[in-house]
This record gives sequence, C-alpha cells and structure tokens, in this order.
Amino acid sequence: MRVFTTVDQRIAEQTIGRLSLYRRLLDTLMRDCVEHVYSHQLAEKTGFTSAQVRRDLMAVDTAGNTRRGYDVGELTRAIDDYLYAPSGQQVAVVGIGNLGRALLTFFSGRRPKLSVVAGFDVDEQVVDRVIHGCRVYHMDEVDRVVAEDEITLAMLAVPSEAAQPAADVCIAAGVSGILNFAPVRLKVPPSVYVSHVDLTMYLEMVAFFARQTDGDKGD
Amino acid sequence: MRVFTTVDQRIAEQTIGRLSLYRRLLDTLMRDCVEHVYSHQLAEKTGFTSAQVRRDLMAVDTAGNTRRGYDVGELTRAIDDYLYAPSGQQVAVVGIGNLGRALLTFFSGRRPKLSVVAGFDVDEQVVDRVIHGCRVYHMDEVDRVVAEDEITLAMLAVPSEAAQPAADVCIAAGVSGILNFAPVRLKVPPSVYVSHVDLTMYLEMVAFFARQTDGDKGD
DNA sequence: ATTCAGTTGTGACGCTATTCACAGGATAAG
DNA sequence: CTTATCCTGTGAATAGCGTCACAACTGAAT
Ligand SMILES: NC(=O)c1ccc[n+]([C@@H]2O[C@H](COP(=O)([O-])OP(=O)(O)OC[C@H]3O[C@@H](n4cnc5c(N)ncnc54)[C@H](O)[C@@H]3O)[C@@H](O)[C@H]2O)c1
Ligand SMILES: NC(=O)c1ccc[n+]([C@@H]2O[C@H](COP(=O)([O-])OP(=O)(O)OC[C@H]3O[C@@H](n4cnc5c(N)ncnc54)[C@H](O)[C@@H]3O)[C@@H](O)[C@H]2O)c1
Repeated sequence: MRVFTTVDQRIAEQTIGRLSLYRRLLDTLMRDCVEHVYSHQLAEKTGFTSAQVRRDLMAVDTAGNTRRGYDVGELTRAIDDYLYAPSGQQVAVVGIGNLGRALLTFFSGRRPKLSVVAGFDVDEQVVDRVIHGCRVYHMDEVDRVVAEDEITLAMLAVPSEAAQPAADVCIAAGVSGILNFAPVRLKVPPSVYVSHVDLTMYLEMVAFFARQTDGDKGD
Repeated sequence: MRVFTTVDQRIAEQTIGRLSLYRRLLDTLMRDCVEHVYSHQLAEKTGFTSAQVRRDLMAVDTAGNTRRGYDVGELTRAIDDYLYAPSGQQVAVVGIGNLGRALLTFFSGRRPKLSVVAGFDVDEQVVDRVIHGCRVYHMDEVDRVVAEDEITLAMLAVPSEAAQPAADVCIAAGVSGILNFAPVRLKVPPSVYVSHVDLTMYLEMVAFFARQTDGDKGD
C-alpha cells in the first residue's frame, strides 16, 4: 500500500502551478545573466506576494541567502529536481484537429523533461502525417506507440463524445495523466490524474468579471 | 422580491466558473427534454457536491422546488440573466497563429451572448482573410473595428513579446476583459479584467501529479 | 388529514491557502 | 568589531471556500 512514496508531504496544486511559473521566469533571468533574485522580485513579476513565493519555495530543496536572495542557477536546479521526473516524461496529443494541431506544434521538442512525441487521430487525412517533427498515428496504434515511446501523459483534444473512449484507450495503454480540453468530465480510475481545461468557461468568466469592472468606471 | 441592483455582493471566481459549467449542462438536459433536475444530479455530472451546487445557485435569481428540484428552463434563464450581458458581448481574437486560428474557428458564431466577431494580426498572409465567417483585420484597425463592432473582450494569442503592446492597444480601444494565452503577466489598469490561461503550467501540473499516482515506474 | 420520503436553502463549521509579522542571519560600511 | 539594513524561513493569524447538517417545505400515498 503505497501512498505518495516519492513525496513525503501533501502539496497544494496551486503551489505546483506557481512553481512552474517561477521556473519559467528563472529561464529568462538566466538568459539575462542575473545571478541572484529576491522573493519580492519573483513576486513582482508573477503577481503573487513575496510571502507566497517564499512559502512555495519551502517545498523545494533550496536555501536562499538572507542577503543576496536566491541563487538563480541553484534555484532552477532545485525546482527542476522537485517538479520534473529525472528521466523526463513523454506526452501524446490525441485529436489532431484545430486545437490539437496547435498543441502539437507548440509543445513538440520544447522542453527536454516534458516532450510531446506523438499525435493520434482517426481521420485518414491526418494519420501518418508528420507535424512539427511529430508523427501522427491512428488510434489503433495507441497501445503500441505509448509502450514503445514510454508515453505517460496525454493531451485530449477530441470532440466531446469521443473524449471518454479516447481517455479509456490511453489509460489502458498506460497513460497516467490527462490534460482534457473537451467539455466533459472524464471518469477515470484513481491512479490517473486528470486536469480539465475548459476554455469556454474561462471566456465566460472573463466576460462576467469584465462587466463588473466596467460598471465601476463612472464616465 | 429581488431587484437587480448592481452586483453588490462579492462573488467568488470559482462560483462563476461552476455556473458556466451548470449552464452548459442545462443545454444538454434541455435537448433531452428533461424538465426538472436536482442539485445532486447536477453534482453527479459535474463532479462537485450537491451542497456546492445549491450554494452556487444561491447567487442567481432562482427557486428550486423542494420536491421536483429545479425547473430546467427557469434555471437556464436565471443563470443566463446572471451570467450574461442582456445585449451580449463581442469578442476578438488577437494573434491568428496556430492557437488563435483554433480559437477563432471554435468560438465564432457559437453563442448568441458571447460571439467572436473579429480577428487581428500583423501578418500580411493572414490579414483580410476570412476564417470561419470571421474577418481578420490588421492590428492598425483595432481602434476602428472594436468601436464599430462594440467589442469588449479579447483573447490574446500572440507571441510573448507582443502580448503587452497588443493588450495596450486593445485596452485603449475600449476592451475591458482579456483572456491571455501568452506566458507573460500583463500590466493593465484596474478597470480591466485579465485572466491568464497558461497551458504549459497546466501540462506541468498534470505531469507532476500523474507521477504521484504512478509511483515507481521501474520494471 | 396525516404521514412519509426526499428535496431545497442556509447558518454554522472546518479546512486549507494565504498573509502577517518577526526572529535570526548575511553583508557592507564605518 | 559594531551597526544598519534588508533579506529569508516560518509559526501564528486570517481569510476564503467548501461542506455539514438540519429546519422548512412539497407532493404523493393512504
Ligand atoms: N478549438 C478550440 O479553440 C477549442 C476551444 C474550447 C474547447 N475545445 C474542445 O477541444 C476539442 C477539440 O477541438 P477542435 O477545435 O480541435 O476540434 P476539431 O474538430 O478541429 O478536431 C477534433 C479532432 O479529433 C479527431 N477525432 C474525432 N474522433 C476521434 C476519436 N475517437 N479518436 C481520436 N481522434 C478523434 C478528429 O479527426 C479531429 O481531427 C473539442 O472537444 C472542443 O470542444 C476546442
Ligand atoms: N499553440 C499552443 O498550443 C500554445 C500553447 C501554450 C501557449 N501558447 C501561447 O499562445 C501564443 C500564440 O501561440 P501560437 O502557437 O498560436 O503562436 P504562432 O506563432 O503560431 O502565432 C502567433 C501569431 O501572432 C501574430 N503576431 C505576432 N506579433 C503580433 C502583434 N504584435 N500583433 C498581433 N499579432 C501578432 C503572428 O503573425 C502569428 O500569426 C504564444 O504566446 C504562445 O506562447 C500557445
């Protein structure tokens, strides 16, 4: 009975999200040859508070210097160690339509630790094509390709009615994490982690709150 | 009796997001000619608790029947009244690259209350083309088109370095809500509402938590 | 008319994330 | 060395959200 073998402490999803943002910020600092950074600087650039930043960084194995702040290189390594699998994780995009194609193009060959290596679809027009260096396979080949390429994550960009079956196929093949863009709630075993990105919902939220702020400006 | 004074009560962003989900669910119920629905049914289909659903619905002007649950038609109208502007809101997609094109195709002419009516880009190859019934204009025309079409919302899908300037142009033209897909934090006046959809962050979160459930990947 | 089963609406509560606030620490300057 | 300054790390306080639990209610059955 193993629960959280690698991670000793429960960690908030929000913290992981913010760590990912800090990590990307560190890349730009590194590019600008910045050597040290304070929590309040990371806070300023991400829109969180400095206390939030320091609290988040408690999760990773790092030690800030009370006078110089955090060493950029060391902090980068610490977050990497915490956030990414040592050997990396492979990702597939399922459903190479308008959205899937954008995802495939954007994420293929981007990060060494998290690389999109394959696409899947049922449409003969797309199958066997190579998009941005990524081969698109037929759904029938999920089992084989997922095993061969050691794919553990899937981004689902298929029509709603195809989402659950497609997820089932991926899970049966060994995928343990799904980023779902279809507007349906997936039923998955507890060993699989699903995150649901509902763009329509986000747009409606922006529409609502934009109107709230609108009313405030009195002309 | 409830009168529509301004929305004086602070409402949680999460609640608005969930209302959007309930609203979409009601469409499918309506299509199936379901007349009444219980909070626990909405809960089951969305993955929240029934108490959560009822709590959320307190925000909208509705009254459930203690025996039959909520009237689907009435609840739909109530959420619509609460969530959407009476006259609708127009949306533009800025940056018609891979992602922008997917957004434009997906959201154009979809909902009467929230319709994408224009695209903007700087690339001559895209400008003046019509995608899924939506004309793509040059960024120079933002001012004119936003005013003419009464656009109040923008979905930003431009490269990171172009995001802040593009946002500034939109805001100057009168846009008060932005859904930003570029991985940068936008600086905007308080009268503008910005929501940041960071797909890289979501993917990294899925990668992290998928590994937690995975456990050891050896043999 | 009365009972009964099953629901809504909501005050009270509890949990978790975030912020506060400060002890302790590093460095530069005198 | 000593002081001044401004940082980190973190216990404690706070705030925000979701859940519990139950009174009030509805309609059906008898
Ligand atoms: N495009 C967007 O901006 C956008 C926005 C919000 C939500 N979404 C959601 O994302 C999903 C994809 O959107 P899209 O615009 O790319 O749609 P799309 O129709 O352009 O693409 C869907 C793709 O999935 C493939 N497909 C269909 N059935 C399949 C199956 N059983 N297995 C594998 N592949 C299958 C199709 O061949 C097609 O290539 C939809 O669920 C949509 O609701 C998209
Ligand atoms: N495609 C994805 O799946 C994906 C995933 C995560 C994040 N993003 C982000 O979304 C944004 C767009 O991604 P993409 O893949 O569509 O990129 P893309 O390069 O395909 O498209 C960018 C578009 O913006 C246009 N553009 C450039 N400068 C502009 C300006 N100043 N004003 C208006 N338009 C301008 C370009 O002509 C191009 O059409 C990027 O910031 C990217 O980081 C995309």
